[in-house]
Amino acid sequence: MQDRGSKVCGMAQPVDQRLPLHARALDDLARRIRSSEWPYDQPLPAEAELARQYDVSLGTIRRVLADLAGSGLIERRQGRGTFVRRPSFERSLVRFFRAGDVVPESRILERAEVTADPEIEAVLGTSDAVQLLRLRLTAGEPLMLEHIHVPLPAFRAVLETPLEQFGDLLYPTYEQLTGHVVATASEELTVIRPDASHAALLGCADDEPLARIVRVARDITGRPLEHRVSFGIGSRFHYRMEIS
Amino acid sequence: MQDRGSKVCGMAQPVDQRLPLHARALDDLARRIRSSEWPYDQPLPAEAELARQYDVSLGTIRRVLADLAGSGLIERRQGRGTFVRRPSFERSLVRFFRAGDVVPESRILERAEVTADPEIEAVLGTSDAVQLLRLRLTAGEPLMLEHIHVPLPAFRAVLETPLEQFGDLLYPTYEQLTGHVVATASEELTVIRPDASHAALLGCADDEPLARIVRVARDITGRPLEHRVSFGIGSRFHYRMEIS
DNA sequence: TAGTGGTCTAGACCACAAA
DNA sequence: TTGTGGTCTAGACCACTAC
Repeated sequence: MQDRGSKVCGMAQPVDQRLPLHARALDDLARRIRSSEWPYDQPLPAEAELARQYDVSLGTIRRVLADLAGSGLIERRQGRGTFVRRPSFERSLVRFFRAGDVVPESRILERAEVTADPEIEAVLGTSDAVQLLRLRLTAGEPLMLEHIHVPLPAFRAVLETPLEQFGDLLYPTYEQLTGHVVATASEELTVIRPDASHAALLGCADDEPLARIVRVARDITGRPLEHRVSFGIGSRFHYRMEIS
Repeated sequence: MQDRGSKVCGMAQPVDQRLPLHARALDDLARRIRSSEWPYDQPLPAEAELARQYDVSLGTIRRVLADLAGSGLIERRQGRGTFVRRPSFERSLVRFFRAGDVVPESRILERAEVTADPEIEAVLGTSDAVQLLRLRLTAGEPLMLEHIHVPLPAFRAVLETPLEQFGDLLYPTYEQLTGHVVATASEELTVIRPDASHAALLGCADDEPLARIVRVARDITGRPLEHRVSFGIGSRFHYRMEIS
């Protein structure tokens, strides 16, 4: 019987010794991943090395890695290694506006340094922000209107870079300009009546219902990177899910 | 080396022999579960017995069972056994109407034997159906209006049983009256303008947007049990999800 | 007490990818 | 060729549940 209780084995935080080995290793590995110990393009240590670090067998560390892969935190590729996973926005609510499986065109209508509303300040942790007003279109037709706030000073490049250098997708643009990578997001959908200004910009009828989606995007450490409110034309929204 | 290729080992269907053992066992076990081989209240064979049936080691069959538990098809309880899992409707879209964490009251306004629309007939596999018109309320206030169709003759009891015996939840009622158990469902949400009749029954303004949710519920074999269209008051709908 | 699933180990061999 | 993850096995011991 090995004595793990009194042994230094790589854990940076005290853990409940009553927990199974795999649970302790899982908690610690997840913490290390979330503390950005490994960049997205560098592999984690190999199974054998991790087994040594946590003083467990290969089978146990393999279970831990399988669990982390199942929860979406890492990706494993045979022959190459284990990598921290970038998020996929396939299930994002905004993907359910009928856009014919293409990335909608993106047009930034306004950009300014602003003092953010208290609600947005509470999320971003600062009232100093860049505001973007952005219209998304498919085949030249307006689909969605977005009010976006990103925090300063971290995102100063978003304020100062010429808009021509922005792509149709903002998150790769953020990464390129600021180095910050969106890892998670939460989204909330509500259904609202349109107001006149939205209807005008979206070019839709005054009584066309809108889907309002509030998204908060964060990096892997949980730090907020973006507050976004999207107003989409209701009749083009079509959300589908399975229950089981 | 054992010779599995020429051995009868419980597989009822031919499987690709190039697949790993765990994949073949998983496919076959999932098929057996979906063919209702085990009732919800009876355990599957123990790990050791399944390992014998599929001629694999305990470790391999444990991996298969862990995968099936992860995908939600089975539940494992230490000391008791492995059971086919009933579905949870926690993530259902209709749960996202503000109802204060209680089951909304249910009022069946109409019940009749009908010839279903072609669209509903295509789903249910028959045009002979029972139609229910059902209002759901919280604190006496209308929340949602539902057009429900269930197939005949399987659901004749739903047509003939006194409505007083119906509970606020339909699926347990179906199970009690007909023995059919809902195992999966698909849901689709769209945003629509209200029409006068909906607004009247829901007691809301004429320009209040509605969330329209179409649900098809099926048993574990995939047989359709119910077609349901729910119209909910848009301003009370609030859907939240996480992306990672 | 018997039987279930849960934890953990040690080790063999295979498939894939990069240098 | 080397190192990675993927598959599979055999077996020990523990924890929980029912009888």
